[in-house]
Amino acid sequence: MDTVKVAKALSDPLRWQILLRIANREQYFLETHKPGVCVCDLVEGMGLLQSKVSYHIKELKEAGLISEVAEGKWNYYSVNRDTLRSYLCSVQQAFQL
Amino acid sequence: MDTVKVAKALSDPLRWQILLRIANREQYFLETHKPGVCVCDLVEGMGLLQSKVSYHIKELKEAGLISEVAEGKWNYYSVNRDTLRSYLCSVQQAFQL
DNA sequence: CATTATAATCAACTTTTTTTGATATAAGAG
DNA sequence: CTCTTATATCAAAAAAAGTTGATTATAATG
Repeated sequence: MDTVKVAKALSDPLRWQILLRIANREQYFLETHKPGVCVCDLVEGMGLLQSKVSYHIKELKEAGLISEVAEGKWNYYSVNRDTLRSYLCSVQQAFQL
Repeated sequence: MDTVKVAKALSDPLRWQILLRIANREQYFLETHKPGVCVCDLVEGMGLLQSKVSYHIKELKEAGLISEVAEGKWNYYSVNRDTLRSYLCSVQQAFQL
């Protein structure tokens, strides 16, 4: 977990919204036996260009904030809460909070 | 406290280093009865251009991560730990951590 | 008052990030 | 096999962020 990299991933308003949406819909999708949220759900639900969503998903993935499960045509994403927790600890420790 | 703004302020490697240095030297300077860390200390101690330090200081200030006390020729900066704490809480709550 | 030191600001430039539309790939449906 | 759907990737353009050196403002010093 690279603290600055995670901060950068969280630092774009749209990416923050996408991550929030994955976190929130995740629960719903898990209940419906899907292993996460797919790109098409974000495209439809947020009214975004598909390439834009894919770009931000990639950034989130590279920061370790989401993980991917491929299933058929779909790629499903879910939030990596461990990375978020490590990030928070890292900030907390760096500044003795 | 704007969560995304704080994340952006933390997302530059140099700015992270500057903030860390303010946090660390702060204690030392408070002991010597100075109200924080000045730009010239960062310029000397980190070998950076003055305008560069001022630019990043401004970014940190605008995100609410540091506060400024002017005294004579000097501007002293110290870390705003409350902002950092609010930020951590905000992330924690947004993702139910 | 002239000089020096601190630090903000500015404009030009460079680099990085984000957006966009197009194309490519691969899976499933018919 | 062909068509559709999901999504990754690419290249070009646009926008944003960071760097640099110069200038400016203000305070202290001689």
